Amino acid sequence: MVYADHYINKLRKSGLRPTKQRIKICEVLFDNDQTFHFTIKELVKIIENQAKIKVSLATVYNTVHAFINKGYLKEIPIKSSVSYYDTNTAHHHHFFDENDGRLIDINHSDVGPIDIQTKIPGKKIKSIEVFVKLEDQK
Amino acid sequence: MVYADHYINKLRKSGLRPTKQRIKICEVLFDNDQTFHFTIKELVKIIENQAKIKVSLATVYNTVHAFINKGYLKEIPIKSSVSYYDTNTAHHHHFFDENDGRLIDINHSDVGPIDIQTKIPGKKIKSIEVFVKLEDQK
DNA sequence: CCCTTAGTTTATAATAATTCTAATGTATCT
DNA sequence: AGATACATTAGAATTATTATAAACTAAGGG
Ligand SMILES: [Mn+2]
Ligand SMILES: [Mn+2]
Ligand SMILES: [Zn+2]
Ligand SMILES: [Zn+2]
Repeated sequence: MVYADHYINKLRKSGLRPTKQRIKICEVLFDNDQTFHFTIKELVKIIENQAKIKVSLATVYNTVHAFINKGYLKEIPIKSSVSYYDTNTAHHHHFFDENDGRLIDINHSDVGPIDIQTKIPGKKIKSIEVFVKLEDQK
Repeated sequence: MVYADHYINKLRKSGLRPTKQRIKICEVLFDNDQTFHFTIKELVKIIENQAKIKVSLATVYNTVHAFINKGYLKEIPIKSSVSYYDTNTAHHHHFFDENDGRLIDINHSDVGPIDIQTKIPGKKIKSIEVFVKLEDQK
């Protein structure tokens, strides 16, 4: 549990004004033991449940985008119909359980070095992400 | 270059009636030396350019979905705003050049074995895909 | 403090990809 | 040829996301 002051400072340092909407979204996103993955729809629901204040849908979108730009969230393109976001911004990988559409983190350290033997002229590797699809064990 | 008869047989064997729309889409998708990636919008454009016949947008969507179900196409979730499809259905990986939004195949054999040290109880690995983001070399 | 201003929130409209509907058309089987 | 299940189509509906523009507010200077 972190006090709102912490988020106020964090927002100010990022050049974002600490509005009550943003502070509440920070609490919802970052006041957790665990990082997690979410869609905008899910985030709106969490805010509705936890918060006394109302936050408009537009502000939820705006804030998520602002936080992505600042590096506080990552977008995970796993389904093309809806955007998934991740509060874990460390370099890591994912299981994806297609049965229930759930993403599960794989620590970077739990994946061996990845050896890519193809080169693209004029380009260099910016990041490597592994997606592991799961199915029920027979 | 393959004759239409080939696709007629392929469609029939799949339980899909060989309509002139589906045959034309087969030609556009599979009559190539190289596999490729495409969006629905791009596919519609290719069809418009190559084909004498008109194919409705609904049929393009229907056919792409039918072909995915039959395993003749794969969906590549790389952007959440639009679906990318792949005529390469072999197990392989991808570079993604964020500058121009282009996908480039990486042969399965060009990626070393991937060692995942995390286990999820009751689940087993169905597939492993690697996405490598590219940036311009300094 | 009070103003000013730039940044923010918000309701609502607009956009765009995709899916649905239901009428018309056609491949296939008898 | 006739019956029928499957397929195509135009257009409407849906849904996630973005844009708009008016009202609101945090921040900084006086
Ligand atoms: Mn993640
Ligand atoms: Mn591919
Ligand atoms: Zn994650
Ligand atoms: Zn590919």
